[in-house]
Amino acid sequence: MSPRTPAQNEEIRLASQEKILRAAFELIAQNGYESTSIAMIAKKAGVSKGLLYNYFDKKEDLVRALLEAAMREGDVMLRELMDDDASATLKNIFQWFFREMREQPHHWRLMAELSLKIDNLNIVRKFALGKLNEYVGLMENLLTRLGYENALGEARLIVALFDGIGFEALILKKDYPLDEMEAYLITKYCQEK
Amino acid sequence: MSPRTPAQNEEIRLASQEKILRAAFELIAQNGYESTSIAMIAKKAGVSKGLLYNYFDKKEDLVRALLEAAMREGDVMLRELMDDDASATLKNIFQWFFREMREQPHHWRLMAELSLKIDNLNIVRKFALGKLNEYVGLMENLLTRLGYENALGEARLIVALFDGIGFEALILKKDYPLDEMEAYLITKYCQEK
Amino acid sequence: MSPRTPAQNEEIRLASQEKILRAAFELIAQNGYESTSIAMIAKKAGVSKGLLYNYFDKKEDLVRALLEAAMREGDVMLRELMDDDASATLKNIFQWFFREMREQPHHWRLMAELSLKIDNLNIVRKFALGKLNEYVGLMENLLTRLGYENALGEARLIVALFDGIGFEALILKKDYPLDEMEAYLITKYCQEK
Amino acid sequence: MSPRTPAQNEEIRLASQEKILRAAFELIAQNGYESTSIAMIAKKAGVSKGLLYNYFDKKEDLVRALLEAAMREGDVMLRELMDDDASATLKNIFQWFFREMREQPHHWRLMAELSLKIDNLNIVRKFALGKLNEYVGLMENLLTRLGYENALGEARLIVALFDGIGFEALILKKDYPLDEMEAYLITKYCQEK
DNA sequence: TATGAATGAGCATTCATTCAT
DNA sequence: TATGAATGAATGCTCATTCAT
Repeated sequence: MSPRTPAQNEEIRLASQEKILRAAFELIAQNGYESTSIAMIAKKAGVSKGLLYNYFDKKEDLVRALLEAAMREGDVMLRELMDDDASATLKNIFQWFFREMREQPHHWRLMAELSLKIDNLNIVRKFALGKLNEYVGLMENLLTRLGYENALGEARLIVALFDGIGFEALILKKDYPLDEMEAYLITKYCQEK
Repeated sequence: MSPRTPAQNEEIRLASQEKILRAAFELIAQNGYESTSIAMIAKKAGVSKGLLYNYFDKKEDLVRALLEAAMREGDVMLRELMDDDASATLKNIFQWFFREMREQPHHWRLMAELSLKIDNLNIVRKFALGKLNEYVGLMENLLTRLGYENALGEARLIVALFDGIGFEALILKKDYPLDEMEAYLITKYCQEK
Repeated sequence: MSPRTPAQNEEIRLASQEKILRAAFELIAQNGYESTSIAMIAKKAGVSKGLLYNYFDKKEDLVRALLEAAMREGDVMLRELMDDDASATLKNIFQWFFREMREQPHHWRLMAELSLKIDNLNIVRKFALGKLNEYVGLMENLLTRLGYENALGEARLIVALFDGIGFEALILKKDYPLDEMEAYLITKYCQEK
Repeated sequence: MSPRTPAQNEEIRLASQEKILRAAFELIAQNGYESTSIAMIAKKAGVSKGLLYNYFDKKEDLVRALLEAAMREGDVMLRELMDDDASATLKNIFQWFFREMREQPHHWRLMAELSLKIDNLNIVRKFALGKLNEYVGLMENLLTRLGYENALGEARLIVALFDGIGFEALILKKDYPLDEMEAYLITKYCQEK
C-alpha cells in the first residue's frame, strides 16, 4: 500500500543497472559497439528497452559507464600488483597481463573496440589519454628504480608492447604464442644480472 | 553501338572495381566501417549502387577485398626496404613505419578497424596469421644477422611493438610522441656498435 | 499516523488536482499537447506519475478538464465586464480581449490547440457550440441595444473576428498589429454617435 | 537490360511523390501533424517507408512541400477571382471562401493545424506571414476602390474574419451557420449602393 | 554492363500507461 | 493516498540489398 522506501528503490535501481551493464559488457565485447543493439542488450539483461533508458539517457552513456567500471577494476588490480621490489612488481604486472589475456580476452576486446570509436564517442578519448599516461608513468618509475638509462623511452615501449600483444592476440586467438612471449619478456626484463 | 570485346569488358570491370575499392578505402579509413554506407561509396566512386553489387555481393566482401589489397601493398613496400646490410634494413623499416604513421594514419585505422570487425571470419584470421608470421620471420632473420641471441623472441616483440604504437598513435593522434619513439627505437636497435 | 478523515482526503484530492491542472495548463499552453509528456506534467506539479493517473484516467481526460476549467474562467471574466451601458460594455469586452491577447497569448494557444486536437470528441464540440452560442447571444443583445438592424449577423461577425484575430496574433506574435486593430474596432463599434 | 532513361526516372519519381503528398495531405488534414506517422502515410500511399525518405529527407520537409502546393493552388484561385469591378471581385472572393469551407474543409484544417506548429516547424512561419500580408494588401486595394476610408483596418478585419469563420466552422462542422454568414457578409460588403 | 527506384528489417529513442509496494 | 520502476508499442529514420529496365 505504502510506496517503496527510497532505500528499497535504490536497491532495485542498482540491481537493474547491474544487469544491464553486465549484458552490455558481454555483448559489446563480443560483437562491438555498433553491432550491439539496445534491443539485444535489453533482451540479454532480461529487461525492457524502456527500462534501459531509465538508467542511461543514450547508448553512449552506457559505454561511458562501462568504461568507468572497467578502468576502476584495472586500477584496483594494478595497486594489488605493487611490491616493494621493483623487479617483483614488474614481474607481477607481466604475469597479470598475460593471465588477463588468457582468461578475459573480452576486456581487451572492449577497450580496443571502443578506442577505435574515439572520433565518434568523445568520452572515450579522455579516458584513454589519462590512462595511457598513468601507465607510462608507473612503468617509468619502476624502470628508473631498476636502473634504466632512458626509463621513459623503455616505459613507452613496454606499454605499447602490451597494446600490441593485446591486439595481435585478439585477432589470432589461440594461434598467438602468449606463453613464449610471457617467458621472453620476464626473462628479458626481470632477470637482470 | 558495336558489342564490346571480352577484353574490353574485362578492362572496364577492372577499372570499375578499382574506383570502388579506392572510394571504399578512403571512406572507411576516415569514418570507419559502420559509418560508411554503400550509398556513400557508390557516390564517391561515381558508380551506381547496383553496379557495386555487380562486383561485391555483400558489404563484407568489399572489406575483404580491401584488406587483401592493403596487405599486398604492404608486401611491395617491405621488399623495397631491403638492404644488404641488416642494420640499414632495420633502420629503413623503422623509418618507413614512422613515416607511414605520420602521413597515412588512416591506413592503420583501416587495418585495425577491419581486423576487429571481421575477427570472426576465419579467412581474415588465417590471412593475419600468415602475415604476422611473415613479418616475424623477416624480422627474426634481420635480428639473427645482427647477432641477437633470442632473435625470434625479439622479432615477435618488435612486430607487436609496431602494432602497439600504431594503435596508441591512432587514439592519441597529435598527443602521441612519434618522434621520441622513433629516435629511441633506432638508437636501441640500429646503433649497435 | 491516525487515518485521515474523509474531509481531509477530499481536500488533499482537490489540492493535488489543482496542482496537476495548473502544471498541465502551463506546459501545454507553452509547448503544445503532443510535446508535453505526462512525466513533465507530473514533475512540474510535484507529484508522481502514478498519482496523476489516480485523478485522470488518460492524458485526454486531463485535457478535457483543462478545457472546462478554462471556459469556466472565461465566463467569470465576461460577467465582470458587464455594464449598464451597452456601448461601455462592448468597449470593456474589446479592451479585455486585446489585453488578454497581449498578456496571456498562451491562453489562446491552449484553446486553439486543444480544440483542434479533440475536434473528433463530441463532448468538445457540444461544449464549444454552447459557448459560441452564448457569446453570440450576449453580443447580439448588446448590438440590439445599440440599434443594429441585423444584430445577430453582426454578433456572429464579431465573435468570429475575435477568433480570427486570436488565431493570427498567435501565429504572427509581435508582427501582428494588435494596437491598430483594437483602436479600429473601438472606433468602429463604440463611438457611434 | 539497359537502364531507364532519365526522363523515365523523372516520371516515376513524380508519380511516387504525388502519391506520397496526396496521402500525407489527407492524413495530416484529418488527424493533424503529430498524429500522422510516416508509416501511416507510406501505407496509405502504397509505398514503403524507405521510399518516402528517398523524396523527403525529414517529416518536416513533407509539410513544406504540402504547404507550398496548397499555397500555389490558393494563388491560382485568387487570380481567377479577380474582376475589373471591385465589388464583383469581393463577392467572388466571399463566395469562393464559403464554397471552400463547405467542400474542402480539409484545406483549412491543414492550415490551422500547421499554423499552430509554427514554433516547432519554422518553415511554416515564413509562409504564414507572407501570405497574410499578401491577402491584406489585396483586400485593402479592393476596399480602397470601393471608397472605404480606413481600407487597411477594414481589410485586416475581413481577413481575420475569414480565419475566424474557418476556425469556428472547423470545430462546429455542420452546426456552423455558413449560409447565414455568407449572405450577411455579401449583403454588408457588396450591396453598397 | 549499368542504373536508381523500391523495399523492409532494423535502429535508437520516447512515452502513455500499469502495478507492486 | 502515493510512488516510481517497469513495460512495450510506436515513432522517425537509415541502409544493405533487390530488381525491372
